[in-house]
Amino acid sequence: MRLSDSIESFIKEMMTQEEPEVELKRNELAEYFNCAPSQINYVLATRFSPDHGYVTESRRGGGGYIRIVRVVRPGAQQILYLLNERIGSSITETEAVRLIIQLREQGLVTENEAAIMAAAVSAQALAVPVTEGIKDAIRAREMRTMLTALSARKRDE
Amino acid sequence: MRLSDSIESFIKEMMTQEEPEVELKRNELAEYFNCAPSQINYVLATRFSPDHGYVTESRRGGGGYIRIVRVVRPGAQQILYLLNERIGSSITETEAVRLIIQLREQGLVTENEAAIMAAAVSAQALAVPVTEGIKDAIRAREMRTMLTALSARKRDE
DNA sequence: TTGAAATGGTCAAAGAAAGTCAGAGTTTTG
DNA sequence: CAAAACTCTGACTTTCTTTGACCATTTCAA
Repeated sequence: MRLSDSIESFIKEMMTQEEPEVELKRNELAEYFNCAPSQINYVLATRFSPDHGYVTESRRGGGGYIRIVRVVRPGAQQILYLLNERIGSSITETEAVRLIIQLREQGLVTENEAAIMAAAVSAQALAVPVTEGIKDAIRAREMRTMLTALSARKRDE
Repeated sequence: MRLSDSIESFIKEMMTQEEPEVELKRNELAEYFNCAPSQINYVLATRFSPDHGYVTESRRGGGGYIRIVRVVRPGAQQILYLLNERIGSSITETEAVRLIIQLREQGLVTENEAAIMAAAVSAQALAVPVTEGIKDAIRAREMRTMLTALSARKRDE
């Protein structure tokens, strides 16, 4: 298993349902996992970014720390956030998938719904002779259209 | 016997009834069969594509892997049938919507799933500067990919 | 007050896989 | 048999991970 994955799991296990927040020491954690301290930053950047639904805060110097907080927004608000902040007029498959995973983790869509959306923006689905630029534009429009359709349905539930 | 056929058999034998999923390392497999790593991609493309009822997923970099999942769900047969019979290499929005409604009526997808699929193939989602012919080709691929992905998972919720 | 110690942050480069694609062989087919 | 279709390979590309050298901030003791 990847080091990054281990560190990710470790941190997530520290966060329970009632305590969506964890504080740790970068050097201690690096020591524990026998890796370079900057590895911790890598994990934070790739697995605990706002895109993943987390915010981090830290302090240097004596008694320094890193605090990670899981952000939970109400469903409609989260979808709006994604719509406005994360999806522009163009989005790559990787970015789109990340958003879909986040929607799933926050319980806003089911496994099946997430699978369908991921399929819709996949390279497989868009394997037609157009430029990458156009494909990314289509991805953005699809995400937008799908999320809008979804939030419309959620309203009258 | 052809190399590709051997690799195909090998992978299929790794998938048992209960475990319709296999994870492998491209380089290791290539090493085992004494061939170029890209040969594995060829086998995946020609024998484990969504059209064949499989979906694949992979990751690059350290600890990378390739995962292959076989479509097993009951009802999958029916979906695959529709996939090959009703969806060619091109489909109009009207036809796609008709198909989605039918899927819904047969209880093969939920309301939400149907809404997402319809959104994905809508004119709005595809409002980019490409010809209608290309759009219909994209619609066909999307329907195909979405339905394959869907039939690859268990019924939940 | 001020410099040393204690932390955490950044970034570039190396390493580890997997992906792509054109072209050379092979096999199948009309 | 010639053309089309299918296999395979190798060079090159892209993505993801890990490390290390150097930087920035905060605390604390002299």
